[in-house]
Amino acid sequence: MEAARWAVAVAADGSARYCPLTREGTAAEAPRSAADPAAALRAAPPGTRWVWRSTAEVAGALAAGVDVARCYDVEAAEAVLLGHEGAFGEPRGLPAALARLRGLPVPPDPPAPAAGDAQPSLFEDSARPVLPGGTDPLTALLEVYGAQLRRTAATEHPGRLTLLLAAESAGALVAAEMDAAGLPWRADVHLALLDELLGPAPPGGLEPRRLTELAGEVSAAFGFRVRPDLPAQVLAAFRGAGFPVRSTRSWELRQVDHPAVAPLLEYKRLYRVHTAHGRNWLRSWVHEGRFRARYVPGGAASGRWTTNGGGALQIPRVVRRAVRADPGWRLVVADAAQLEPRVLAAVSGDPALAEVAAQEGDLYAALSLRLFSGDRERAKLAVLGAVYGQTSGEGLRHLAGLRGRYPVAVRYVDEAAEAGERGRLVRTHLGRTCPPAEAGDDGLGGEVPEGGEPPSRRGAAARARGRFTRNFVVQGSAAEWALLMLAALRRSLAGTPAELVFFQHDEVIVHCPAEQAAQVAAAVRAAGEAAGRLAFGASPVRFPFTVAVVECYADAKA
DNA sequence: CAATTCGGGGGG
DNA sequence: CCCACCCCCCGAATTG
Repeated sequence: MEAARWAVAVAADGSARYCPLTREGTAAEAPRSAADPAAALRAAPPGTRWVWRSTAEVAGALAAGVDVARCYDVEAAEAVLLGHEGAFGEPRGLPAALARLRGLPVPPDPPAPAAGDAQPSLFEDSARPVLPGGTDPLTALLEVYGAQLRRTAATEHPGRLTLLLAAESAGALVAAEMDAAGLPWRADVHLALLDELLGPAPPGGLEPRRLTELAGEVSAAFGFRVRPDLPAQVLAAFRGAGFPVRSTRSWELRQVDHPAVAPLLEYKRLYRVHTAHGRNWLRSWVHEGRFRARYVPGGAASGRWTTNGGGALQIPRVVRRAVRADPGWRLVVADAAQLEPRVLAAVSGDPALAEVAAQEGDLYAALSLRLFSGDRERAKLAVLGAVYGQTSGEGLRHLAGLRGRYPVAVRYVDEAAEAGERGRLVRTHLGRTCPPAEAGDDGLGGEVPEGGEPPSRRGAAARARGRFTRNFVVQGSAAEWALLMLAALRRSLAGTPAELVFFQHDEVIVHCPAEQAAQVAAAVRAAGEAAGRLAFGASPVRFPFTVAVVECYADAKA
C-alpha cells in the first residue's frame, strides 16, 4: 500500500544524487548520480514518493514534464512541524533545520521573491544557502528527513500529521504545475472588455474616457469639481450637501439620495477594473495566452493559499470573461458546495449537523427547513455567525437557534474561541497549528477610546484572538480537505491531456478537451469524496461540488 | 526621497 | 446595508 520512497538532492552545480529509502528514511542503497534532477526522477519506478528539499528545487524538471506521482517536501514539512512544536518564526529551510539538529547557529531563510520579480533561476548558486560545514546535500536531506519522521511519530496524532505533511507536499506539487501551466487568458477578449467598459485606450496612459465622463457627472451633480478617487473630497462634498456619511464606501453611498451617487458608484466600479485589471495588469501578467500566477501554498495562517503578485485569487467576475478554453477544449469549473459548514459537521462530530451534511443538496436550504422556516439566507447567516464569531446584530438570535439544535458543532467552535482567548494552542483537524498572537496584540498600544477607561482593551484583544482561533479550526480544516482533494484530482488526471489550471480555496478549474469534460467532472466529484474519507474517516458528511462545463469562466456562475 | 499607512475595492 | 473570519492590491496621503 505504502508507496516506495526515494530521495533526491540537487548539488550546487545542478547535478543530482538520489537513492531509494528504508522505512526509517535512511539510504537503502548507495546513492547514484545524475546530470540533473529530471534524469534522477526518471530512474525510480512509477508511483514512487520522492523526498526532496523543496518542490521549487525540481520545478524545472516538473515543467519539462517528468511524471512524479507523489512527493514529500521537507521544507514545507518543516514549517508545519515547527508550528506544531510551537516554534513559529524559526527558519524552515534545510540549512536551518540541519543546524537545529546539530546545535549550530541557525541561518535565516533566504528572502522571499518580491511580487514583481521574475521566476528565480533554477540553478542560481548564489541564491542557495550553504549547508553547515559544507555537508553534502543528500546527506543533509536524509538527516533532516529522518528526524522529521521521528518528530511526526512523537505527536499525539501521528497519522493525521503524516497525512497533513503529505497533503502539503501534494499542494506544493500542484502549485508548481499550475504555475507552469497558467490559466488560459484571452488578451484580445480582455482588451475588448476594457474598451467596452472604459472607452478606447487613450494615448500615453491618460485616464480612460469613461472615467473622465463619470468624474464630470459627479462634479456636475455637486456643482463644483470633485475628484471621485479622493475619499476626503467626496466625503466633504456629501457632508456639504447635507448627508452625514461616515465613509464613502459603496454600501453606505447606496443609501444616499443624491444625483452624484449613481455616477460615483459606476466610477468606483470601473476605476477598480482600470487600476487592478487594466492594460498594465494585462501587460505584466498575461503572456502567450496564459495568466501565470505564482501560488504560495500555505501562504495564509489557516493553510489557505495566497499568490505572489497578479492577484490570481481576486479575479473580479466581470474580468472572468477573458478566461476562455482553447478551441475544442472546455473549462470544468467546480465549486465545493457549502464547504465550511460541512467541514464543521465533520470535525465537530455533531450527529444532527452531520445528518444534514450527509445530503448532497444545498445545506443551507436544508438547515433553513429545520430551523429557520425555510429562510435560506437566515440559515446561512447563522452558520457564518457561528464560524466567524459574530458579536452583534440580528444574526446573534439565529445563532442561538443553531446552538440549541446543533450544540456539539457550536460548542466545538466556542471551545476553539475560548482556547484562543486564554492563549492556548489551537490546531486544525490534521494538526496545523494556529500561530501565536503577535506581540503588541495585547491591546496595550493604540489609542484609547474617549470617555474614560475602556471596559477592557485587553478583553477586546482577547476576544479578537478568540474569533481568529474560532475561525481557524474550520477554515484551516477546510483548507486541508481542499489539499487532499487537489492531490486526488491530480492523480486521477495524470496521464490525460487535462490540466489543472486554477485553485481558489474551494474551487478548481480543469482545462481539458471537450470530450473529456464529463470524465473530469466525475473525477472532481470523486476527489472531493475521497478527500472527505481520508481527512475525516467514517463521517457521513458528503462533499459535493457544483460543476459547470463551460468555454468561458464568466459563464460558470449564474 | 522611500517606506508605511489609510481608504477603498476585489476574492473566498 | 453592515456585522464576524482569511486574504491581495491599488493610489493617495502621511511619515521617517
